Amino acid sequence: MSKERVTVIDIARAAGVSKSTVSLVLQGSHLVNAATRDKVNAVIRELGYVYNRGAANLRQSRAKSGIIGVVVNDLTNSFFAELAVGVDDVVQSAGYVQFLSNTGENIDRQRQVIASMREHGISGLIISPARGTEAADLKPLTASGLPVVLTVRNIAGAKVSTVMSDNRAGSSAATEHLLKLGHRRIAYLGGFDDTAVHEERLAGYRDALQAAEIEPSEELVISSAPSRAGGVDAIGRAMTVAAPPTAAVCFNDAVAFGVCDGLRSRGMEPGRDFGVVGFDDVIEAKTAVPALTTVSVDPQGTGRRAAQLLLKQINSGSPAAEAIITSVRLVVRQSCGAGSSAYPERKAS
Amino acid sequence: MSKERVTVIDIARAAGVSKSTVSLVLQGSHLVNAATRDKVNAVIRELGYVYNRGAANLRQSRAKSGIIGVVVNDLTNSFFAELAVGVDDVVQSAGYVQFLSNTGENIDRQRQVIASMREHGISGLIISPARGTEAADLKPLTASGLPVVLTVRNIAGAKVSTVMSDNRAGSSAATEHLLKLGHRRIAYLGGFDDTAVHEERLAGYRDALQAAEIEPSEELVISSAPSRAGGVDAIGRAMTVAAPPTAAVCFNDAVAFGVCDGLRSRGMEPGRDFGVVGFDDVIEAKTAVPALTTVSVDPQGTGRRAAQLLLKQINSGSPAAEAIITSVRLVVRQSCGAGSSAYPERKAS
DNA sequence: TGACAGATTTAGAACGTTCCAAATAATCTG
DNA sequence: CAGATTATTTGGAACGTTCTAAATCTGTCA
Repeated sequence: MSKERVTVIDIARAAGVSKSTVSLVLQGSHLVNAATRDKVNAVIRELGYVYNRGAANLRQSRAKSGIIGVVVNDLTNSFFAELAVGVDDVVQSAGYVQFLSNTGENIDRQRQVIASMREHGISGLIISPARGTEAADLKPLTASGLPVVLTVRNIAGAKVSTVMSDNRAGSSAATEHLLKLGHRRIAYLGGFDDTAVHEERLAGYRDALQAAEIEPSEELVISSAPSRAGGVDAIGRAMTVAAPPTAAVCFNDAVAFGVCDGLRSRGMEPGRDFGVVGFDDVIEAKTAVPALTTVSVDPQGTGRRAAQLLLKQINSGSPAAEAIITSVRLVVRQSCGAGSSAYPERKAS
Repeated sequence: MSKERVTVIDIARAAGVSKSTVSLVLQGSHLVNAATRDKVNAVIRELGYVYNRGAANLRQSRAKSGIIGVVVNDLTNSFFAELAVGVDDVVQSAGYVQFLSNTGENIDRQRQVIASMREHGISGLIISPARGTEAADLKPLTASGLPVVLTVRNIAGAKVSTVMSDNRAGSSAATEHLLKLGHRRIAYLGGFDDTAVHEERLAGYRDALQAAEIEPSEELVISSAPSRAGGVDAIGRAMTVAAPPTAAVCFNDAVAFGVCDGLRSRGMEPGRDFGVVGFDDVIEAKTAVPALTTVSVDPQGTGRRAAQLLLKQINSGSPAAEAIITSVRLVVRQSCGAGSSAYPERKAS
């Protein structure tokens, strides 16, 4: 069933020209006569020729494989799926193809995946690193001249371009909003201690409290896994302190959903009895009940930004690392208690 | 910054051996003396050599690029993200790397993406085709001997291996369940008319009605986009007929969520005033309020199955197309009204 | 010690493309 | 129509690997 591979030489022979001419046609060169071009193209179609990019790359000094590698740490999180879609969008229209891999937070797998991508000669890499990735892991990549864009999670000391959202400002805005609603004991829940994102969001939270001249209480800052389960856990611990909080800024939406679950299981209704704010604005945030007040970061937009930056870097061969911070905005819905009028009345038609 | 590429010859020179020996080392051949192997490996690490798979593939007749192409029609739908994770899982542990692309239901983009993948010499392809894909589109692929596995959506007349879920049985079970709860006017909502999946699920719905000796009413079968918005639209139309339904079997979970939205906006609570059943069991189904009764198809499992089948095909060079139908099961939660006792009482602690 | 077997190593020809330099064909120019 | 351009076409040498066949080395045995 599997035929012999048909090569540029086969089609040259069939079309009665030289392989050089065929190559020229393949590259859409204007040097070749229209008539021969058409004939060659006809033969190409007829024989079902498929271009061997590997062979071509071999010859071209500035290897343009046309592949962009994308590495994400958790594809099951819709945030990253959306990010990938954003990247794919830009990358495809620029004529590249995307090579997406999921590390599932496994750093060994990440190493493996990146090695594999390099072997295949990717022209650039966009990465949302797995937990525990260090600057040293990226060093060999950039050293070899591979354009790299770091996104979502920053890595201390990495000398690469980054596209990050403004975590500090977002978290600060979320906290301010809760303050404005009258809350005074506001918790910060969820997130792993050792990640840069967590640090930044926590800093934003503290900024807002400080600005309101409220002494931040350490017992109201509770870290946990950045997942729904982590949220349940965090709110559980938060409610046991001497003076429990009346609202919480959460590390991300998953945690916020978990916090809502936890509140309900103790007989409290989020948005009515307790203010909850998330971060990310995943798709479900809008449609959950109560709809989640959250900081919107537009994952697709972030992906597109990252892709654009990478392409720019590829095309210019620019060695200068650029840092883009994408702005975020607070989307007020029901879980914080602000838009409450829209929610409880829904029962009767 | 970008250094000269270091090749097998460079490392041969540095290690004082021939390129052939280096090649042997690279392939982990036992023919090479342990001492030289170690020396070569040391030099490899030292010079930061990266293997050029393109060049290698050029030489190897049975081109083992080690890339598996995965094409999905909508990555923003978490079903497909999960599917990709399942594929990646199997594929990575088999030493392959995944090349994931999203077509966004755009058939031109799909053509483009597949062409690109072929140029890069993928060893196999797993595809959930975009709407409108025809058997003729897959013909050239299989004709060239490329192993292909079709999943999620079938294509009439395509002579390739498939991994599909048992749509008919699932839909039938969902319908039966609603009948058992006492519903007699059950609608079938959502899905595009011209897709095989829609046909199958609709057939299952009719099977169940027939078995219960209920004459299916055509006005209760309403197709729409297979999205949340489509669901809102479909339920809107369904409620305007002379004798409106009291429950609905939905094309997929997204539609089901839309139906819930639509019901609420007309003052009806899904699970209490109207039975809703979805299909797919996406992650949000479990945690939505009310939790969605749905047909579970295990997207990751499907992905793993598809990947296994593809690998089997690659390794055996087997020309025989195989059709796997994965079984599904109804997961009863609250939206159908069956498990209702758990839901409304939640208010008080 | 010379020949033989096994263990290692190696030169050089592929693989399918691009690119350079040079050849050939076609068209002008006066 | 010769010479000069310009438009097309073309050999053949790369590119970085693998593979085959053959070369070299190392002991061993008679």
